[in-house]
Amino acid sequence: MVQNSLIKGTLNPIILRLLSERKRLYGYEITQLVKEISDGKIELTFGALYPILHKLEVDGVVKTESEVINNRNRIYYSLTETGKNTAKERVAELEDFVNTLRVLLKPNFGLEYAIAK
Amino acid sequence: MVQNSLIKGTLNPIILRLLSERKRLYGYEITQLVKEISDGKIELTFGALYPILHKLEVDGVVKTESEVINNRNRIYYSLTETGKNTAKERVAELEDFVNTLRVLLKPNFGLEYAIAK
DNA sequence: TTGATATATATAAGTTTCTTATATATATTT
DNA sequence: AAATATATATAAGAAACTTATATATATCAA
Repeated sequence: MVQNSLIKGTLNPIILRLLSERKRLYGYEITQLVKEISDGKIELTFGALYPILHKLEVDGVVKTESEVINNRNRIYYSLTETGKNTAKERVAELEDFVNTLRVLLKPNFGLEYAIAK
Repeated sequence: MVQNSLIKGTLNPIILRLLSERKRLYGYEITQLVKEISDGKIELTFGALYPILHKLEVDGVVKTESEVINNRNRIYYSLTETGKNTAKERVAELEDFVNTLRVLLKPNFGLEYAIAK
């Protein structure tokens, strides 16, 4: 499992990334998808997930459809039109962040020129 | 600037990464180094930095040397022997996390085989 | 038929981790 | 004289999670 503290701040853009690649997803499905894609390394808890989804809905980023499947209620989330742009922005920020981290992790930070050790 | 919320949880391992590459660093120097390496994208504030450094010292991960330079006090931080192992572990976790994020950002999450869209 | 596991959503209390504001002090540049 | 750079530090507050708890149905194993 990924050190929990590292996840902070990345769950929101991760969820938007998932919704960008799929037409619609329901909450439980999102937790399973994150687990599967991350090879079990990222465990997205419900306590984190649902508040994020609810806020995204309030902010008009996602919209919901409720369906009863196997006698259980299932709430599908999908990006709104404006939400698609929001998702693009947040995902781009995450990509930028990942690239910055990669530089920080390079031997000597990729600064091959003269910087005193 | 990187979306602030993304930084959460990564500052600690980033500082340990810097200290792994340098013999010793002082606080102000760390903020400048992070700014330089990240091309201005990560702004490490003092309010975040010093509490982290103090905790690392209390935990025996870093040790300090105080020197007066240009009439100003300067506190150098360096990894202790056990701190070097701690740093290796935290940096490895961060590398692992970055790799996981990269998979999540891949088109279709790198899952080219059959997963219903 | 009982218990465990999987499916499914939800909220509240608590913790961690950072931001913002504030304080102090010297050196250098304009 | 004022602004900027250097240098460390703490406190209040906000953001973003974790952990605990609640509710309910379906399936599988003993």
